[in-house]
This record gives sequence, structure tokens and C-alpha cells, in this order.
Amino acid sequence: MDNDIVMEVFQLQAELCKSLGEPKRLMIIHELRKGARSVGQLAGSLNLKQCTASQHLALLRKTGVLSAHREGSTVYYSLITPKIADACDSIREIIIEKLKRNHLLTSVI
Amino acid sequence: MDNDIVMEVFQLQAELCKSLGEPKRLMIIHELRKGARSVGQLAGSLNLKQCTASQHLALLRKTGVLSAHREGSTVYYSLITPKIADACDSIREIIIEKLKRNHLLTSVI
DNA sequence: TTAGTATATTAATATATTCTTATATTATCG
DNA sequence: CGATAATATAAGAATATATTAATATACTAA
Repeated sequence: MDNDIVMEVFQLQAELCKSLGEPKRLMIIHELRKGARSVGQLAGSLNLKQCTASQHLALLRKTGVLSAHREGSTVYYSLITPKIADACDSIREIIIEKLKRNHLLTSVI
Repeated sequence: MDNDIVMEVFQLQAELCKSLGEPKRLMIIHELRKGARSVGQLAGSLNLKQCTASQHLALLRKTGVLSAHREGSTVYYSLITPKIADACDSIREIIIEKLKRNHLLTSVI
């Protein structure tokens, strides 16, 4: 139980959470649940500029959420592990339950 | 499947994740797993200034992570639901597994 | 090699966050 | 009531983040 390591884990955990703390990046993760997508595909489907998408993807890659592989001139991004998407889903559930409790949501999304 | 509501959920989800994206706040959540704690207790055990602790707690309260109740002049904070701590744990697991894969961690924390 | 397409990077600006000091609020006790 | 304790809020400085336009790199095909 080395205290420095514990602190380091909290730090990394915070960086990961922070990288999840942006709507567009959550949408990217949501989209990648369905499978690998190229930068252009994501920019298109999420209505992002190419450079914005690329920067979000680079960040998510840096924090260990995504991996990338190149096929020709196209770069495909994928979730490193479905556990990330699961964690996002569980947070999403908390939000949805809260909305339901406050009668701000009637049907399941 | 109202698109505005979907976007709203992503927004709220991002705000929640962002509020988890700070090491001190993760430590607060970790500490509160054990039960309710006062501002002063948390400031003491996590080595935070009183006002810093109070601000972090206010933010976590605003994003729906924590609830507060007063007993006399003391305010106790608690996790709204253990699901939050569970989500944090699952993210923590992802970090720890990654450290292990990279041989940066030998024993379980 | 040149033109064209897909990504990535850089630099600048605008906005947001964190921490600190100082001050304010709320409650208890004498 | 005044003094003290616990917590909250405000304002400011330092740092970080998100977005954009412009440019650079990587690859393909002619």
C-alpha cells in the first residue's frame, strides 16, 4: 500500500474521468460501442469538425480509452475495452434514474 | 427518443464525469464509502483547507453525487447512492489493470 | 512526381477550473 | 448579547481546456 502509488492511481483515475467529462467525447464512446470508426465517420455522424474530432480522439487515446489502427490513409479508433463503455453506461443510468425521480423523464431512452 | 433529451443526458453525464475528474474529489468519494463525514473530517483526513474541501463538496453536491445534512453546526456529506462509488471503482479497476499490463504495478492495491 | 484525400498538429483565443485569502453565514455556548 | 466553531461564499491569480483556422503529415492513385 505505497502511498505514492495510491496517489498516482487517483491521479490517473481522475485523468480518465476528466477525459470522459465532455459530451462530444461521451458520444464518441457511445458510437464506438458499435465498432471501430474512422475519424471522418465520427466527425460526420457527430457533426464535428475534422480537427475537433481528431483532438478529442487523441485525448481519449492518451488517457487509455481508445486505440487506433491505420488502414491505408484511414485511421480507425476503437474502445480499448468494453469496460469503459460499461462504466459510462452505469453513470448514464444514474443520470436517467435521477431524471425519472424528478419526473423529468417519462420513457426509457 | 427525443434528440434534445438525448443531448441533455449526454450533457448531464459529462458534468457528472467531470466532477469525478479530480483526484481530491475521488478521494472524497472513496472516503465517503465508509459513511458520512463532515467537512472538517474530510479536510483533515485528506489534508485539504477547509474552504477547498467545502468547494469540492459543493460541486459534488451540485452534480448529484453527494447529499448533505446538518447536525447542529456540523454538515455531514454522504454519497447519494453507492452506485457512484461502484462506477468509480470500475474505472479504478481499468487503471489498475492497465498498470499491471505495463508491469508498473506488482501487487494489488 | 503531382493531385487529392484522410488525419494530425500548431497557435491563438475564449472559457473554465483550482487554489488561496479574506469575509460571510449559521449554530452553539456562556 | 458576544465569542467561538463549523461551514460557505467571493474575488483574484494561475493553470487548463475547447474550439477554430491554418498548416503539416501520411497515404493513394494517376
